[in-house]
Amino acid sequence: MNDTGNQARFAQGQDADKPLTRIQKLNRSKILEAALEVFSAHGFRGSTLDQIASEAGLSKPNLLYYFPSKEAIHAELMAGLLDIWLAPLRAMKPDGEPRAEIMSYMRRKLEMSREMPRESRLFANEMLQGAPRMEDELGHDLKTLVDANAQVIRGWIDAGKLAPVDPHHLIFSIWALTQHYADFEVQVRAVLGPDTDPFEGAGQFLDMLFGRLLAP
Amino acid sequence: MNDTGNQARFAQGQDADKPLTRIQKLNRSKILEAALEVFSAHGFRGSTLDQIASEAGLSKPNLLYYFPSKEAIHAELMAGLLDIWLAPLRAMKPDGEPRAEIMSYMRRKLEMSREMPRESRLFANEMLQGAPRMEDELGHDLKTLVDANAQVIRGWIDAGKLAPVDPHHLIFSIWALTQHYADFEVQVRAVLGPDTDPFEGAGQFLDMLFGRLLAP
DNA sequence: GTTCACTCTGACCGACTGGTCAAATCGCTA
DNA sequence: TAGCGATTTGACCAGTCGGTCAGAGTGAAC
Repeated sequence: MNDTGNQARFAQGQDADKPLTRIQKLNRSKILEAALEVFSAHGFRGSTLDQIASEAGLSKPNLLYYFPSKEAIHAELMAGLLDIWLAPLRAMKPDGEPRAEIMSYMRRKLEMSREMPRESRLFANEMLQGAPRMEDELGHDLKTLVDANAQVIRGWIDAGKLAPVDPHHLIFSIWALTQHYADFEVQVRAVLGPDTDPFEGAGQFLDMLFGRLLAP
Repeated sequence: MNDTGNQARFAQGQDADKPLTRIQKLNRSKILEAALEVFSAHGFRGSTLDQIASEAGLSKPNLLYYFPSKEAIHAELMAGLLDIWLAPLRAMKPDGEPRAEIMSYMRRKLEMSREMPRESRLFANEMLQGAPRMEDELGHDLKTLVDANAQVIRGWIDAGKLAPVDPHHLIFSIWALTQHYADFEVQVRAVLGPDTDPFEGAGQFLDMLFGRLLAP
């Protein structure tokens, strides 16, 4: 709001525009990596700048040299997250083979739960709290994208290439089933025991589940 | 540890044993209700005693007259939660009709997501953080109960009354699909729009999904 | 209506948290 | 290698948080 004032000087080198220095790139990415680790494990309010700073190997004032506030770090993390998260959905091709498209969407999503459990939990944390920091993107970007894909799926069903299932709930079911293995990992591991790889069994089970569900 | 000392006097009337007074019963339940509301929405660290006190219509010191600490309130809430949460699983009858038993377990679980979304989110919050406050119950009570039911399901499959699916992942899928509608309610509503009841469509969709999955 | 345990509260405390700042240090370039 | 902006830090601050405490208020049994 004001910048005539006193503290408006959290320089990031990018006062004017873009040219990030080597050190800036390095430290910003260190901070975001550390923030992902901490935020995903403890939620926004449950995380402290000291934790993030320590995880990143920097001092707290140094964090605040690169980001103006705790909120800003979290926001930057969130900004990219929804895109990453929805990328597999964007990759679904309307002119592909319907069952294959949906199956491979599901598999990509499961793979993301395996490879990026922290991102999954960060996202889940935000949803659980009612998504106070991404309402806009949710109501617009997300809905638009999902509706578009739901239309495509509906087309497939009308053409008789897919069992008649509600497209929205089909998409929800893919989200729920794949993200569960990242978000509730402790629970899954507690049940399966420490020597079982949850994702192995999950892959086979979900193949069978969606195979049977989608048969026309 | 010590009780000779100074502060060992957070009387609750139940110093000796049981007899809770009328006021105690009332206020303890007010506090637990308020704590459920607040903890489920903001997580443990994200919630403050002031929020809970205000929600309960009591003063903060008065909260601490009934419970020795914030932790204790949360613990009391958690204590009952796992039992409530697993009750439907306990209700599954080994000598019932296999598909009907599983379908009605699923429906009961979905009903719980509809009727007790706060409990669901409280549970989800705890899982996301790695369940630091209920590791014991998870590793023992939960595993035992789930394994028992998995055995029953395996028996049904061996008897040819059920499609051959991994029992553990079948149970996980029921958890994931039903709890998703409570835990990610904002997301679901953002996609479906404000005028649609998510649980209506969910009920139909899940009936079809598990119907197709379990056909022998 | 006195009594005594139960209930409640305002004032307070030490620890922690997000954030600031002046000054020190670093590292690139001319 | 001198200079100057980029980077880093110790000390500090105001607000919040969980929790304590001495004492005031309350209600039911006698």
